[in-house]
Amino acid sequence: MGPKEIERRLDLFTQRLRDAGIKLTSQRMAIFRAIAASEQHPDAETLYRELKESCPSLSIDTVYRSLWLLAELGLVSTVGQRHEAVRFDVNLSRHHHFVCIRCGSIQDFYSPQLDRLDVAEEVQDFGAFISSQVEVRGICKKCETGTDQ
Amino acid sequence: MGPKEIERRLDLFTQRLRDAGIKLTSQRMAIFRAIAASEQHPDAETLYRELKESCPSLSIDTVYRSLWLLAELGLVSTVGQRHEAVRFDVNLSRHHHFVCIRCGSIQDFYSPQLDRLDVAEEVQDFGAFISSQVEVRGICKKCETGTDQ
DNA sequence: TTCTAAATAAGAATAAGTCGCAACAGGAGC
DNA sequence: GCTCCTGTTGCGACTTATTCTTATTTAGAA
Ligand SMILES: [Mn+2]
Ligand SMILES: [Mn+2]
Ligand SMILES: [Zn+2]
Ligand SMILES: [Zn+2]
Repeated sequence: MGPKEIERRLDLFTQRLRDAGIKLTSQRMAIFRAIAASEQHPDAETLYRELKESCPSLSIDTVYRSLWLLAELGLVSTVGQRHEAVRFDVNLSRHHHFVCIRCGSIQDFYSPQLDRLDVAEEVQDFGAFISSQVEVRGICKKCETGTDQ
Repeated sequence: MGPKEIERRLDLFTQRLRDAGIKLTSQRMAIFRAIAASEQHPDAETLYRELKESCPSLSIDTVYRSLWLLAELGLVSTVGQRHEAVRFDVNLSRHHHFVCIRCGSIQDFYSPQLDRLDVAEEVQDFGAFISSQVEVRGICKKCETGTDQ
Protein backbone atom coordinates (compact mmCIF):
# COMPACT_ATOMS: atom_id res chain seq x y z
CA MET A 1 0.00 0.00 0.00
CA GLY A 2 3.00 2.30 0.37
CA PRO A 3 5.03 3.84 -2.46
CA LYS A 4 7.27 0.76 -2.45
CA GLU A 5 4.33 -1.46 -3.31
CA ILE A 6 3.29 0.88 -6.14
CA GLU A 7 6.87 0.85 -7.41
CA ARG A 8 6.91 -2.95 -7.31
CA ARG A 9 3.67 -3.12 -9.27
CA LEU A 10 5.02 -0.76 -11.91
CA ASP A 11 8.21 -2.80 -12.25
CA LEU A 12 6.22 -6.00 -12.64
CA PHE A 13 4.09 -4.30 -15.24
CA THR A 14 6.99 -3.05 -17.41
CA GLN A 15 8.72 -6.40 -17.04
CA ARG A 16 5.71 -8.40 -18.20
CA LEU A 17 5.04 -6.14 -21.15
CA ARG A 18 8.67 -6.39 -22.27
CA ASP A 19 8.65 -10.17 -21.85
CA ALA A 20 5.52 -10.39 -23.94
CA GLY A 21 6.99 -8.09 -26.61
CA ILE A 22 4.24 -5.53 -26.11
CA LYS A 23 4.95 -1.84 -26.53
CA LEU A 24 5.35 0.39 -23.50
CA THR A 25 3.31 3.40 -24.57
CA SER A 26 2.89 6.53 -22.51
CA GLN A 27 -0.84 5.86 -22.27
CA ARG A 28 -0.30 2.38 -20.88
CA MET A 29 2.23 3.70 -18.38
CA ALA A 30 -0.16 6.40 -17.22
CA ILE A 31 -3.08 4.00 -16.92
CA PHE A 32 -1.07 1.49 -15.00
CA ARG A 33 0.42 4.12 -12.74
CA ALA A 34 -3.10 5.26 -11.92
CA ILE A 35 -4.47 1.84 -11.12
CA ALA A 36 -1.33 0.74 -9.28
CA ALA A 37 -1.84 3.61 -6.86
CA SER A 38 -5.55 3.02 -6.42
CA GLU A 39 -6.75 1.70 -3.11
CA GLN A 40 -10.28 1.36 -4.40
CA HIS A 41 -11.43 -0.73 -7.31
CA PRO A 42 -11.89 1.84 -10.04
CA ASP A 43 -13.88 1.39 -13.21
CA ALA A 44 -12.59 2.45 -16.62
CA GLU A 45 -14.53 5.70 -16.64
CA THR A 46 -13.12 6.80 -13.28
CA LEU A 47 -9.55 6.21 -14.41
CA TYR A 48 -10.32 7.96 -17.68
CA ARG A 49 -11.60 11.12 -16.01
CA GLU A 50 -8.62 11.13 -13.65
CA LEU A 51 -6.07 10.73 -16.46
CA LYS A 52 -7.77 13.07 -18.91
CA GLU A 53 -6.38 16.05 -16.98
CA SER A 54 -2.73 15.23 -17.57
CA CYS A 55 -3.31 13.57 -20.92
CA PRO A 56 -6.21 15.33 -22.64
CA SER A 57 -6.02 13.36 -25.87
CA LEU A 58 -6.55 10.04 -24.11
CA SER A 59 -9.58 8.07 -25.25
CA ILE A 60 -11.83 5.89 -23.13
CA ASP A 61 -11.31 3.08 -25.59
CA THR A 62 -7.58 3.03 -24.85
CA VAL A 63 -8.34 2.83 -21.14
CA TYR A 64 -10.55 -0.21 -21.73
CA ARG A 65 -8.04 -1.84 -24.08
CA SER A 66 -5.18 -1.32 -21.64
CA LEU A 67 -7.12 -2.66 -18.68
CA TRP A 68 -8.22 -5.79 -20.53
CA LEU A 69 -4.64 -6.27 -21.67
CA LEU A 70 -3.46 -6.12 -18.08
CA ALA A 71 -6.18 -8.57 -17.14
CA GLU A 72 -5.02 -11.00 -19.84
CA LEU A 73 -1.48 -10.74 -18.54
CA GLY A 74 -2.73 -11.50 -15.04
CA LEU A 75 -1.68 -8.10 -13.70
CA VAL A 76 -5.16 -7.03 -12.69
CA SER A 77 -8.35 -8.92 -12.02
CA THR A 78 -11.93 -7.81 -12.41
CA VAL A 79 -14.86 -7.46 -10.09
CA GLY A 80 -18.00 -8.02 -12.07
CA GLN A 81 -18.07 -9.00 -15.69
CA ARG A 82 -17.60 -7.69 -19.18
CA HIS A 83 -20.79 -6.21 -20.52
CA GLU A 84 -23.02 -8.93 -19.20
CA ALA A 85 -26.59 -8.96 -18.05
CA VAL A 86 -27.66 -9.14 -14.42
CA ARG A 87 -28.89 -12.59 -13.52
CA PHE A 88 -31.63 -13.44 -11.09
CA ASP A 89 -31.75 -16.09 -8.41
CA VAL A 90 -34.87 -17.57 -6.79
CA ASN A 91 -32.99 -19.74 -4.38
CA LEU A 92 -33.53 -18.02 -1.05
CA SER A 93 -31.69 -20.54 1.09
CA ARG A 94 -28.10 -19.87 2.08
CA HIS A 95 -25.88 -21.08 -0.72
CA HIS A 96 -22.84 -20.30 -2.83
CA HIS A 97 -22.00 -20.20 -6.53
CA PHE A 98 -19.83 -22.19 -8.86
CA VAL A 99 -19.34 -19.99 -11.93
CA CYS A 100 -17.98 -21.44 -15.16
CA ILE A 101 -15.60 -18.92 -16.69
CA ARG A 102 -16.03 -20.50 -20.11
CA CYS A 103 -19.80 -20.75 -20.61
CA GLY A 104 -20.94 -18.46 -17.80
CA SER A 105 -23.24 -21.02 -16.19
CA ILE A 106 -23.83 -20.56 -12.48
CA GLN A 107 -24.55 -23.51 -10.23
CA ASP A 108 -25.62 -23.38 -6.60
CA PHE A 109 -23.72 -25.28 -4.00
CA TYR A 110 -24.16 -25.75 -0.28
CA SER A 111 -21.35 -25.81 2.22
CA PRO A 112 -21.88 -26.39 5.93
CA GLN A 113 -18.15 -25.78 6.31
CA LEU A 114 -18.46 -22.26 4.90
CA ASP A 115 -21.70 -21.49 6.67
CA ARG A 116 -20.13 -22.24 10.00
CA LEU A 117 -17.55 -19.46 9.61
CA ASP A 118 -17.92 -16.18 11.36
CA VAL A 119 -17.09 -13.71 8.66
CA ALA A 120 -19.12 -10.94 10.28
CA GLU A 121 -16.51 -10.62 12.99
CA GLU A 122 -13.66 -10.37 10.51
CA VAL A 123 -15.18 -7.45 8.66
CA GLN A 124 -16.51 -5.46 11.58
CA ASP A 125 -13.88 -2.76 11.05
CA PHE A 126 -15.24 -2.11 7.57
CA GLY A 127 -18.89 -1.77 8.49
CA ALA A 128 -22.12 -3.59 9.24
CA PHE A 129 -22.32 -7.13 7.97
CA ILE A 130 -25.38 -8.13 5.95
CA SER A 131 -24.50 -11.33 4.10
CA SER A 132 -21.64 -13.27 2.62
CA GLN A 133 -21.32 -15.58 -0.30
CA VAL A 134 -18.51 -17.55 -1.85
CA GLU A 135 -17.96 -17.38 -5.58
CA VAL A 136 -15.92 -20.23 -6.96
CA ARG A 137 -14.60 -19.82 -10.47
CA GLY A 138 -13.83 -22.86 -12.53
CA ILE A 139 -14.63 -24.85 -15.65
CA CYS A 140 -17.89 -26.78 -15.47
CA LYS A 141 -18.20 -30.46 -16.29
CA LYS A 142 -19.94 -29.75 -19.60
CA CYS A 143 -17.20 -27.42 -20.78
CA GLU A 144 -14.48 -29.72 -19.48
CA THR A 145 -15.72 -32.68 -21.49
CA GLY A 146 -16.99 -30.66 -24.42
CA THR A 147 -20.42 -32.31 -24.09
CA ASP A 148 -22.39 -29.23 -24.97
CA GLN A 149 -21.45 -26.00 -26.70
CA MET B 1 -36.19 -28.40 -6.77
CA GLY B 2 -39.33 -30.51 -7.16
CA PRO B 3 -42.80 -29.24 -8.11
CA LYS B 4 -43.59 -28.81 -4.41
CA GLU B 5 -40.77 -26.29 -4.06
CA ILE B 6 -42.00 -24.38 -7.11
CA GLU B 7 -45.52 -24.38 -5.68
CA ARG B 8 -44.20 -23.09 -2.38
CA ARG B 9 -42.34 -20.29 -4.13
CA LEU B 10 -45.44 -19.27 -6.06
CA ASP B 11 -47.52 -19.22 -2.88
CA LEU B 12 -44.95 -17.05 -1.15
CA PHE B 13 -44.96 -14.73 -4.13
CA THR B 14 -48.74 -14.21 -4.27
CA GLN B 15 -48.83 -13.80 -0.51
CA ARG B 16 -46.15 -11.12 -0.44
CA LEU B 17 -47.68 -9.16 -3.29
CA ARG B 18 -51.11 -9.22 -1.62
CA ASP B 19 -49.58 -8.17 1.71
CA ALA B 20 -47.84 -5.28 0.02
CA GLY B 21 -51.02 -4.24 -1.81
CA ILE B 22 -49.42 -4.79 -5.20
CA LYS B 23 -51.46 -5.98 -8.15
CA LEU B 24 -51.23 -9.59 -9.25
CA THR B 25 -51.08 -9.17 -12.98
CA SER B 26 -50.93 -12.05 -15.44
CA GLN B 27 -47.52 -10.87 -16.59
CA ARG B 28 -46.12 -10.91 -13.07
CA MET B 29 -47.54 -14.37 -12.48
CA ALA B 30 -46.03 -15.69 -15.69
CA ILE B 31 -42.65 -14.13 -14.97
CA PHE B 32 -42.54 -15.50 -11.48
CA ARG B 33 -43.72 -18.94 -12.58
CA ALA B 34 -40.84 -18.98 -15.06
CA ILE B 35 -38.15 -17.97 -12.62
CA ALA B 36 -39.54 -20.15 -9.82
CA ALA B 37 -39.06 -23.18 -12.05
CA SER B 38 -35.57 -22.18 -13.20
CA GLU B 39 -32.62 -24.19 -12.01
CA GLN B 40 -30.18 -21.83 -13.63
CA HIS B 41 -29.80 -18.15 -12.96
CA PRO B 42 -31.56 -16.59 -15.93
CA ASP B 43 -31.18 -13.03 -17.12
CA ALA B 44 -34.14 -10.85 -18.10
CA GLU B 45 -33.68 -11.47 -21.81
CA THR B 46 -33.74 -15.25 -21.41
CA LEU B 47 -36.98 -15.15 -19.44
CA TYR B 48 -38.42 -12.71 -21.95
CA ARG B 49 -37.74 -14.97 -24.93
CA GLU B 50 -39.13 -17.94 -23.05
CA LEU B 51 -42.33 -16.13 -22.05
CA LYS B 52 -42.86 -14.36 -25.36
CA GLU B 53 -44.18 -17.59 -26.87
CA SER B 54 -47.16 -17.90 -24.56
CA CYS B 55 -47.59 -14.17 -24.09
CA PRO B 56 -46.57 -12.41 -27.32
CA SER B 57 -47.50 -8.92 -26.18
CA LEU B 58 -45.09 -9.05 -23.21
CA SER B 59 -42.42 -6.37 -23.19
CA ILE B 60 -38.84 -6.70 -21.94
CA ASP B 61 -39.38 -3.68 -19.76
CA THR B 62 -42.12 -5.47 -17.84
CA VAL B 63 -39.78 -8.39 -17.28
CA TYR B 64 -37.16 -6.05 -15.83
CA ARG B 65 -39.67 -4.16 -13.71
CA SER B 66 -41.15 -7.35 -12.33
CA LEU B 67 -37.79 -8.85 -11.51
CA TRP B 68 -36.58 -5.74 -9.71
CA LEU B 69 -39.88 -5.66 -7.84
CA LEU B 70 -39.30 -9.23 -6.71
CA ALA B 71 -35.78 -8.28 -5.69
CA GLU B 72 -37.11 -5.38 -3.61
CA LEU B 73 -39.54 -7.73 -1.91
CA GLY B 74 -36.70 -10.11 -1.14
CA LEU B 75 -38.14 -12.87 -3.29
CA VAL B 76 -35.21 -13.08 -5.64
CA SER B 77 -31.62 -11.96 -5.40
CA THR B 78 -29.25 -10.90 -8.11
CA VAL B 79 -25.89 -12.06 -9.34
CA GLY B 80 -24.18 -8.95 -10.59
CA GLN B 81 -25.76 -5.54 -10.45
CA ARG B 82 -27.99 -3.07 -12.17
CA HIS B 83 -26.32 -1.37 -15.12
CA GLU B 84 -22.93 -1.04 -13.50
CA ALA B 85 -19.42 -0.93 -14.86
CA VAL B 86 -16.77 -3.61 -14.47
CA ARG B 87 -14.23 -2.67 -11.84
CA PHE B 88 -10.56 -3.48 -11.84
CA ASP B 89 -8.34 -4.74 -9.05
CA VAL B 90 -4.53 -4.52 -8.85
CA ASN B 91 -4.26 -6.45 -5.65
CA LEU B 92 -2.79 -9.76 -6.74
CA SER B 93 -2.55 -11.32 -3.31
CA ARG B 94 -5.28 -13.66 -2.10
CA HIS B 95 -8.01 -11.55 -0.58
CA HIS B 96 -11.73 -11.06 -0.29
CA HIS B 97 -14.15 -8.18 -0.70
CA PHE B 98 -16.37 -6.13 1.54
CA VAL B 99 -18.92 -4.47 -0.74
CA CYS B 100 -21.05 -1.60 0.52
CA ILE B 101 -24.53 -2.00 -0.89
CA ARG B 102 -25.24 1.69 -0.39
CA CYS B 103 -22.28 3.48 -1.99
CA GLY B 104 -20.80 0.59 -3.94
CA SER B 105 -17.32 0.91 -2.46
CA ILE B 106 -15.29 -2.27 -2.38
CA GLN B 107 -12.69 -2.88 0.29
CA ASP B 108 -10.17 -5.71 0.39
CA PHE B 109 -9.92 -7.89 3.43
CA TYR B 110 -7.70 -10.79 4.35
CA SER B 111 -8.84 -13.89 6.16
CA PRO B 112 -6.53 -16.74 7.11
CA GLN B 113 -9.66 -18.51 8.34
CA LEU B 114 -11.20 -18.45 4.87
CA ASP B 115 -7.99 -19.21 3.03
CA ARG B 116 -7.54 -22.35 5.05
CA LEU B 117 -10.76 -23.88 3.73
CA ASP B 118 -10.74 -26.48 1.04
CA VAL B 119 -13.49 -25.33 -1.26
CA ALA B 120 -11.99 -27.11 -4.28
CA GLU B 121 -13.01 -30.43 -2.82
CA GLU B 122 -16.57 -29.31 -2.21
CA VAL B 123 -17.14 -28.28 -5.80
CA GLN B 124 -15.39 -31.11 -7.57
CA ASP B 125 -18.71 -32.52 -8.79
CA PHE B 126 -19.39 -29.29 -10.66
CA GLY B 127 -16.07 -29.04 -12.47
CA ALA B 128 -12.45 -27.93 -12.23
CA PHE B 129 -11.67 -25.45 -9.49
CA ILE B 130 -9.73 -22.32 -10.42
CA SER B 131 -10.21 -19.83 -7.60
CA SER B 132 -12.59 -18.77 -4.89
CA GLN B 133 -13.40 -15.50 -3.27
CA VAL B 134 -15.77 -14.39 -0.57
CA GLU B 135 -17.97 -11.39 -1.17
CA VAL B 136 -19.35 -9.83 1.98
CA ARG B 137 -22.19 -7.39 1.55
CA GLY B 138 -22.79 -4.75 4.15
CA ILE B 139 -22.91 -1.05 4.90
CA CYS B 140 -19.52 0.60 5.13
CA LYS B 141 -18.42 2.81 8.02
CA LYS B 142 -18.74 5.99 5.96
CA CYS B 143 -22.32 5.23 4.96
CA GLU B 144 -23.19 4.04 8.44
CA THR B 145 -22.13 7.29 10.07
CA GLY B 146 -23.13 9.50 7.16
CA THR B 147 -19.62 11.03 7.12
CA ASP B 148 -19.43 11.23 3.37
CA GLN B 149 -22.16 11.05 0.76
C1' DT C 1 -70.59 -2.63 -12.87
C1' DT C 2 -67.99 1.42 -12.33
C1' DC C 3 -63.97 3.92 -11.33
C1' DT C 4 -59.25 4.91 -10.50
C1' DA C 5 -54.63 4.28 -9.46
C1' DA C 6 -51.31 1.19 -10.78
C1' DA C 7 -49.32 -1.48 -14.50
C1' DT C 8 -48.29 -2.40 -19.30
C1' DA C 9 -46.41 -2.01 -24.33
C1' DA C 10 -43.87 0.39 -27.42
C1' DG C 11 -40.46 3.01 -28.71
C1' DA C 12 -37.11 6.54 -27.62
C1' DA C 13 -33.28 7.44 -24.61
C1' DT C 14 -29.02 6.21 -21.70
C1' DA C 15 -24.99 4.05 -20.48
C1' DA C 16 -21.25 0.64 -20.81
C1' DG C 17 -18.37 -1.23 -23.83
C1' DT C 18 -16.63 -2.43 -28.64
C1' DC C 19 -15.34 -2.02 -33.58
C1' DG C 20 -13.25 -0.23 -37.93
C1' DC C 21 -10.10 2.58 -39.73
C1' DA C 22 -6.83 6.35 -40.65
C1' DA C 23 -3.07 8.59 -38.28
C1' DC C 24 0.71 7.93 -35.07
C1' DA C 25 4.70 6.27 -32.47
C1' DG C 26 7.69 2.57 -29.98
C1' DG C 27 11.70 0.26 -30.69
C1' DA C 28 14.48 -3.11 -33.69
C1' DG C 29 17.86 -2.67 -37.01
C1' DC C 30 20.88 0.19 -39.31
C1' DG D 1 20.28 9.39 -34.29
C1' DC D 2 17.32 8.09 -38.43
C1' DT D 3 14.16 4.86 -40.76
C1' DC D 4 10.76 1.67 -41.17
C1' DC D 5 7.30 -1.44 -39.84
C1' DT D 6 3.97 -3.03 -36.98
C1' DG D 7 1.44 -2.44 -33.02
C1' DT D 8 -1.25 1.20 -30.88
C1' DT D 9 -4.12 5.17 -30.51
C1' DG D 10 -8.14 8.39 -31.12
C1' DC D 11 -12.24 9.07 -33.11
C1' DG D 12 -16.78 8.30 -34.30
C1' DA D 13 -20.10 4.97 -35.31
C1' DC D 14 -22.10 0.89 -33.42
C1' DT D 15 -23.96 -2.70 -30.16
C1' DT D 16 -26.05 -4.35 -26.10
C1' DA D 17 -28.18 -3.97 -21.56
C1' DT D 18 -31.26 -1.31 -19.14
C1' DT D 19 -34.34 2.58 -18.18
C1' DC D 20 -37.58 6.38 -19.22
C1' DT D 21 -41.80 8.53 -21.23
C1' DT D 22 -46.30 8.36 -22.39
C1' DA D 23 -50.59 6.76 -24.09
C1' DT D 24 -53.43 2.78 -23.15
C1' DT D 25 -55.07 -1.02 -20.40
C1' DT D 26 -56.51 -3.51 -16.30
C1' DA D 27 -56.77 -5.30 -11.25
C1' DG D 28 -59.37 -4.90 -7.74
C1' DA D 29 -61.73 -1.64 -4.36
C1' DA D 30 -66.26 0.28 -3.73
MN1 LIG E 1 -27.91 -19.21 -6.70
MN1 LIG F 1 -9.69 -6.39 -4.27
ZN1 LIG G 1 -19.14 -24.19 -18.65
ZN1 LIG H 1 -20.79 2.83 1.70
